[in-house]
Amino acid sequence: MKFQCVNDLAAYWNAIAEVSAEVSAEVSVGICPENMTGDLTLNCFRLAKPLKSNPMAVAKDAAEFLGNHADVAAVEIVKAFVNFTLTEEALFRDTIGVQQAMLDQALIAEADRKRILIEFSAPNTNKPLHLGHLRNNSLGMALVDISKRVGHDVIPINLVNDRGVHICKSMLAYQLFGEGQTPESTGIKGDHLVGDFYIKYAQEFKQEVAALKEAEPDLADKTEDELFLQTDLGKATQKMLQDWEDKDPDVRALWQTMNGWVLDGFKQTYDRMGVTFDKTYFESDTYTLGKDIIEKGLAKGVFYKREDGATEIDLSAKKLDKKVVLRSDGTSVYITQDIGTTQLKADDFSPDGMVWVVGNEQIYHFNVLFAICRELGYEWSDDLFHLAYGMVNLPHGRMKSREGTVVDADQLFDEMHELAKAAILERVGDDVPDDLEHRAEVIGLGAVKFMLLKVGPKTTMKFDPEAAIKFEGDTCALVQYTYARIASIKRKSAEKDMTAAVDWTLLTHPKERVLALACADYGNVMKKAAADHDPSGLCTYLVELAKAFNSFYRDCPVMKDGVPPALRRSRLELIERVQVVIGDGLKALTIETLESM
RNA sequence: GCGCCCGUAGCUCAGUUGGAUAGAGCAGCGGACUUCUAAUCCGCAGGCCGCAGGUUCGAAUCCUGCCGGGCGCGCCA
Repeated sequence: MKFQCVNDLAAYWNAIAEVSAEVSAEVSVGICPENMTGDLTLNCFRLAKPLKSNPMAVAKDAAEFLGNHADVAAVEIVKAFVNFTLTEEALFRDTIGVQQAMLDQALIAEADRKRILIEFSAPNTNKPLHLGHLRNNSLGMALVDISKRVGHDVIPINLVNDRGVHICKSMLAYQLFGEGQTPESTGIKGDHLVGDFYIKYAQEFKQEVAALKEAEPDLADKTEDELFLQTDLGKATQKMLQDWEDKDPDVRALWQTMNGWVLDGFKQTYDRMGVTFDKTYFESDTYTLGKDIIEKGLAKGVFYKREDGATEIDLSAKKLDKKVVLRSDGTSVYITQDIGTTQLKADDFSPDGMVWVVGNEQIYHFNVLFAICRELGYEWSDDLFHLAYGMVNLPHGRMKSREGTVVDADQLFDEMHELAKAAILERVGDDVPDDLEHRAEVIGLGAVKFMLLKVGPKTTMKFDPEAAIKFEGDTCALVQYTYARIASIKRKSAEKDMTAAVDWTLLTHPKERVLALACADYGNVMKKAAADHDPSGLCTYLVELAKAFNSFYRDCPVMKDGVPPALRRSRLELIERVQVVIGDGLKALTIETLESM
């Protein structure tokens, strides 16, 4: 928010010699709370220290200055808050007067713009995407677009987990029970087909473990993991993994085929959500990376060899304990790979910073990774960020694949699409729109994304399907609906004489002021979302802006008959700003808008 | 046992670089569609902000302790 009178106040203070530091009055200015009189409020408690004065004296000083300012219509001091009302002219000029200036408030200073690599999604190629992945993807994409919006150069990347025991499990089940099925022969989407065999594997394995425990009662207390290599299935899986690493042609061929199916399936889901990456890495290409870095670090003394031959780092000084980075047989562990891929990404893109969108169960892992990068002395090691998001639970608790309570991504999208379609049809009567399917898709998809984004990323959230199907309340539909409502008014303006000039002094209704002030706050909200790696504030903001508009809509006619031409023209200008902000905000959340709903 | 996260209205969640009388949606109750789209709006009701101390002009927010919940603490990924 840039208000002339506030700038002048800051300049006035900065001209006084006694101030301890540059006073940015801007940071202490906010929109006045609803129950107080005024447009803006200045918190003088905060300003007291830099001005080397006491809050009340600052408030008095500020009130006097603002009271004499041409832009200010009224001033009131409450405690050490200075609440002031702007003239119509100044208020609308400084908030929404110039559309581009309003939107540019979201840009950060050139000097602060960076090249940021954002890694998200990172799926396993053994089963289809579920609700948890959707939170990841929605957050990742929103973060990418929000970061771009404020001016960063952003590179979205994916790291596909396409090798390992879990991949071999679905491959083995396919080998045993697949009977040559393909996505084409069954009509089943590739990732789902492979996922079905992963489930099949789990069922077979469970049976085998049960049989084993039956035969040998002293194994009763053992876990499935512990018994893995005692089962035929487990042994076969282990062998397949070994064959894969030895590049056995048959195993590799099957792996290629099945991974291809899964990746085709993922692509469809990604396309539908609007997920794109500048670069996709495959773990099968990168999993051997990192060992040379460890060797070098060993020479530098960052790591040390234990008596048993394993290579380790001691991070206990950083409360992260000790961590093995190479096994005693010299092979890599998970963290080794991640060190290697991090280096690879840095080499490929030379970013200033990197972000990982990964669940909060890996907080420790990333703390260790970042600490190691720091120890190794990488110049980019100060700007690494793990966006650790919380789990998505269902009303009855956690999603559990073995209990079949996993919410499938594709299925959820289909359901939301159908529900949105039904909601549209219910409203339009016989007048079915040509773009019905498109509308249903935009509304359904937006609802899912918005629901996942409006909660703070760290929050372990509950996803209630019952609430999701209602396009009411604090939802994406409200925001999209508001956008469409404004579009409707704009269409109506075609029938009217709109030649009158915009005159802000005609906008005297309190709800018009609220709207303009809300628009002025947009830039701050966007910048905060980017800085905090948190889109939820933007969601909340858009809902509030939409509500402010709908409240205005009830009280202030725009294109209705009887509205004077100049007022009509000025109000149109105002609501166009609101629409632009909503559209821009939703776009940063990777959500589309509709001209009609 | 150690580490991290969380505890706010019946439910789901905002609000936490300390600021004014703690907010929204859902659910409940009552209103508003011959008038720019009622996916909306207006109103009512609903709170020892887990508990107890502390820091200060001021604490949901910061500190300490406790209680309750979640997640981590592999030569798995």
